Amino acid sequence: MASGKTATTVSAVPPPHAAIHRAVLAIPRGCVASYGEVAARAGLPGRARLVGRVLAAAGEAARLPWHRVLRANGQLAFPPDSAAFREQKRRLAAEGVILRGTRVDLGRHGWQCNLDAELWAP
DNA sequence: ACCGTGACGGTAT
DNA sequence: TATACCGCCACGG
Repeated sequence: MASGKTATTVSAVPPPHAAIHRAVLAIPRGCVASYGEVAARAGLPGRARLVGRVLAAAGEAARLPWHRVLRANGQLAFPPDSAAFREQKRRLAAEGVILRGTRVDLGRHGWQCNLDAELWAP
């Protein structure tokens, strides 16, 4: 580092948001994943909150399947009376993911649910 | 620089 | 199953 710039160690870690985008894109259609799962899969264990921030910052223009990301307990992360909540619920329903009460059945729609469906299918 | 907030999560009660 | 607590950390005031 010739110039007196802040060294920052040459190898710098890959931008967190990039890995997160990749992890979200990897969630199969009709399936869901928790913020924590996405974080872990992005190589950022324990950074669930960051996933939320990144998704919010990404916005619609990013074309990410953000609706497939929910809380670890199966609930949507938005207030039930918010527009965002309704939109997410609508998008999930369009993929066959329905809310059982206030939450999604993770056992049925969890990560890689398509594989499970294949095992159970006739 | 301190502090509250939040698209969260794991554990204990 | 539901609450309570605490850890986490980027941001904004």
